[in-house]
Amino acid sequence: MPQERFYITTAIAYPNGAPHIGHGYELIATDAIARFMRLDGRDVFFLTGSDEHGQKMQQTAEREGISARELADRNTARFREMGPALNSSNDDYIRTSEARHYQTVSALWQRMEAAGDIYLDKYAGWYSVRDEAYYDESELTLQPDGKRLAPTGTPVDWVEEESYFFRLSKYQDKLLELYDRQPDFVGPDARRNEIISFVKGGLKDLSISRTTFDWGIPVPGNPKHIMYVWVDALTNYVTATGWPDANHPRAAFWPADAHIIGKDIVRFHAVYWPSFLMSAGLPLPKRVFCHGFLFNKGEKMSKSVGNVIDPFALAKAYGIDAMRYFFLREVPFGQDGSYSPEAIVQRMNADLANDLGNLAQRSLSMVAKNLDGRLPEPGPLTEEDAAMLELADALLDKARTAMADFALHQILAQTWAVIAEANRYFAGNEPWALRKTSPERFGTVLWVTAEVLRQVAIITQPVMPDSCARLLDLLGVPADARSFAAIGGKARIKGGAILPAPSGIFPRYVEPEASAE
RNA sequence: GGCACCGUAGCUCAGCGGUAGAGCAGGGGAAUCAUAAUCCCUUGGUCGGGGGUUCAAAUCCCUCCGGUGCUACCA
Repeated sequence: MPQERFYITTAIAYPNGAPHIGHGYELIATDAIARFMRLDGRDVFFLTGSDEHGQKMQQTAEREGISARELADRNTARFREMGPALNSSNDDYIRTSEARHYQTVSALWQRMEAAGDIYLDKYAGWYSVRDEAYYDESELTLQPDGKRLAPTGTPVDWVEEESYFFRLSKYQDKLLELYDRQPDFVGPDARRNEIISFVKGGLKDLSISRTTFDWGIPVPGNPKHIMYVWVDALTNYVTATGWPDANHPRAAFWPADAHIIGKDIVRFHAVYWPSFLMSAGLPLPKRVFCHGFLFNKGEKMSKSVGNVIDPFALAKAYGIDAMRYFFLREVPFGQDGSYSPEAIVQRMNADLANDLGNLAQRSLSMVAKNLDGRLPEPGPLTEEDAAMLELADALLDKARTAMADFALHQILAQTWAVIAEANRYFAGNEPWALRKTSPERFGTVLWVTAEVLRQVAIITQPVMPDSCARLLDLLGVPADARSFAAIGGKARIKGGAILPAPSGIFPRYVEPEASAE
């Protein structure tokens, strides 16, 4: 049976500055989904990258006295580094400034043009360079000095230029049909409803080229124009599969299974993108799923307030896995979330160090100290043992169900419910007493605990790859027995194996100041 | 202005017609294998206000207040 393919993407970042925690969060979440699917047997292609063209990049570069490409190279390097810094397993990193992208975008444009969906006209209006957007007169506020400001507070200029347009209006009904036929095309539901009501409100044709700057992909046949942001940026998802080269090694990955994006760009992904693809005669991605925004102690992060969180610093301060766990456990995926140092320490200590780490440590050190490191073979299982194992076995199906909605937080909540039960099981059986009174029960309780830990560690790998790998090492689980095929009750941890000496995996976090002296 | 969504224990949230729930935080106890980690018990809410439907409403309807999102408009 051929392996089922799974293609997932993050949005590509605009590298007009340094990456912030929002970029990191999107990458972590998408990575966890990608890893989950790999462990569940899919042939996964996970893509992230950067969107490097546009007037803003060009202007920033001019201000700094470098070329746009130099600026893109410099800033993209920083975004790229975020991958290893957060332990992202992306299979490719695409840059819209790459030659492969020029080829794909040009081909897509020509297809849309051949379909009769692109025409040349004139665009006139108030334009904000900083927002890269036109605004209606009515949206602007007039300043005392006669200048006009966009709703975002950025200055606008009156611009008239020749522009190519895409016949978005033509796709209104087809889009509504799509949302209807494929209810999970846009998620979560709140976003879907917004999109439907937006499309029902009527669609205007879309300006898709510019002549006022040249840092971008030229329009085929009319290089005076360069393509405007969305045709260029969105197409990256197709570029990475090599289209239009049908023989490209990744050709079979299109259409993508999921685009994971921020809620601010849902319209472009759920309205424009499927329209472009329908026009070009390409299959549509299966799902577009929006995550929420992260707030710093409930406050919006912004450069001017100075409360922007640096993902690199966070990973360094708390550890990559703890940081990944925190965001994926604390924030219901799809909703906004809040970050605070107190909250992350609370999660680290309560969930990781106390609940999971301590359970592993107390059980494995019993094996080490009393059994010469040999994991016991279980004796006959009591009802209680069986019930404990059943809870762990049920985890995989629950996780798959939750993953159907990308409900990463639920997977973790369910997993930690099993860990809580395992702590009750362990405390209730008092293996430290059984050690003297009933060696066989002692061994069985330790074996059951180890088996639960094994399943928990396997299923938590997508969120905390390194820590779980270390836990599986301590449990003596071979590297080729760590996929989801090995859990859910189909296999058990092997008794009799000699385990390595246990060591703490999830350290308790103590504030550096407090431990300084 | 229109259309959604939300307002439940100190905090984060679940429940969405049938005697108020979870996790964390707070309080008390047990245990001592373990990262002072665990386990048990427990304090705590007139479910935003008011009105209605119903034998019965956190749950349905109306209205008001507060918050959020999307969208439109400024004559």
